[in-house]
Amino acid sequence: MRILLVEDDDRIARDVMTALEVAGFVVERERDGEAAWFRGETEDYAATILDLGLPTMDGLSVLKRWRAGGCRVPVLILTARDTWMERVDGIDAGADDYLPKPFRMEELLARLRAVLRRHAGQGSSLITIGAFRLDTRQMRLSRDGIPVALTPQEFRLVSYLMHHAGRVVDSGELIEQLYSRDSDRDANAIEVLVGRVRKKLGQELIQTRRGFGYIIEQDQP
Amino acid sequence: MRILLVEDDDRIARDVMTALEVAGFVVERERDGEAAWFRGETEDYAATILDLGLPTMDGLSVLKRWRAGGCRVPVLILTARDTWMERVDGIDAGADDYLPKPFRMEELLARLRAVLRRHAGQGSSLITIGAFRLDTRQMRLSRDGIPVALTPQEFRLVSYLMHHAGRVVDSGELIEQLYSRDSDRDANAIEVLVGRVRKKLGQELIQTRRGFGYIIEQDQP
DNA sequence: CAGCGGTTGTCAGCGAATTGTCAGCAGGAC
DNA sequence: GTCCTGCTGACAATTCGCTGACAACCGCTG
Repeated sequence: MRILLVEDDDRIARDVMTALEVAGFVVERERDGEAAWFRGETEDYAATILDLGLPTMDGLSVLKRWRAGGCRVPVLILTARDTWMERVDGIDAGADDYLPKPFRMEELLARLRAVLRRHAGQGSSLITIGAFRLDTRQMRLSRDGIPVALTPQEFRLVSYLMHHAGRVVDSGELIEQLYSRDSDRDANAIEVLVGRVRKKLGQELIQTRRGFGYIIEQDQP
Repeated sequence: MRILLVEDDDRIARDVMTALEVAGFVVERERDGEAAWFRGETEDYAATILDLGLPTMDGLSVLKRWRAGGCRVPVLILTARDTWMERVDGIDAGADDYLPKPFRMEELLARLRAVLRRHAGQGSSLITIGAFRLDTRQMRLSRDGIPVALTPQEFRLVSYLMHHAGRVVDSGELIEQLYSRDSDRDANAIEVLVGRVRKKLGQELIQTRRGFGYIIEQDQP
């Protein structure tokens, strides 16, 4: 789960990042509004934690701009100014939750999880491609109705490729999705992962586009 | 089962909380409408018991706002003013049931259970999975018709997993549901609990999805 | 109040599963 | 042929979940 944290205060940012990482999230951080907007627009995060008071562009403007541009990422707003008006503004602008500073780290985590859960509850949990069916509710992949045992990382790989079936995904993108941005995983880690998955699911499902990346084709033989 | 109680009268609140806790629910309480709205919006409760006369925001407004925001949590309304109009207003605003004060605690419990049942889509207070049958009214789990002795916490765990059968539930969610928000339980507490339940019910019922969480599958072998 | 049985969270340690790294290899591309 | 990309088996470090022991706590009983 990759989370975007937008917070200009270094100290708060550090604390939050630590807590999130301990909780198993992959966190990336931006300091100012403009950069945050760009990141959110161009990258794919499971959720965003957004401070309102930011340099270069106000948090609410960032949020409104994302929504205007069709970006549906769940947003958890942080703010020092805890007023009723702001709360309403935030929700109106399309925030999913709102947390006044100061806050306890556990509360942030709880709310973040709640936001993620609610958001996950909306998407369809079944994707079928060929003989394979991915059920993200059950966290299970089955082939001809028979469950296949995948490790968490393998499951994430297949899940991502199936969610983007019909499109070539390069290893850089996979590394971004499966690992934190600043972790220096080798592209070989992906190759190994793909190899392991193929050993379990057969050579056909994940195809290599030499020089470009991997693809799961929409319509299987 | 986590319940949100919104009630400004300390005495009533205390009585209700005691009764609910004895009945095996985890209860969290808010005193005023604004806080209640926010809690309901951001957290995940099995049901809400909502008093109408509240400080800062009227109960009906809280409810309407929840519904407007897409929050579907079952709501049981409490009110001192038992008028036909109010009843209609409550149901119109999206309440699931309506209980005039003063009420007997057993009636509150019965209605709460009814609301939970209806929301779960079950016609009765029984959930059957494989050889196991959960009776939330009797707070009893039986296997092949023979009651199994579970401790309160074990029962809550099984109950939650059975109510969400077919979905992987991670330990964070379980901790949220089994303990009140302000306790900081380790994930290991859940592992231990699962271990104890398995010792009583066998290894098959609760399955581990390594790296993701636990699941009770809808259709047992 | 002391003692008791039952409940429940914490802790430490174990064993297995997971996963990244590395080195060597295979086979296209040119 | 040579180079480059991707595949694979082996290996080791790490993580993860499970378990037994323990202690705190609670309600009950004498």
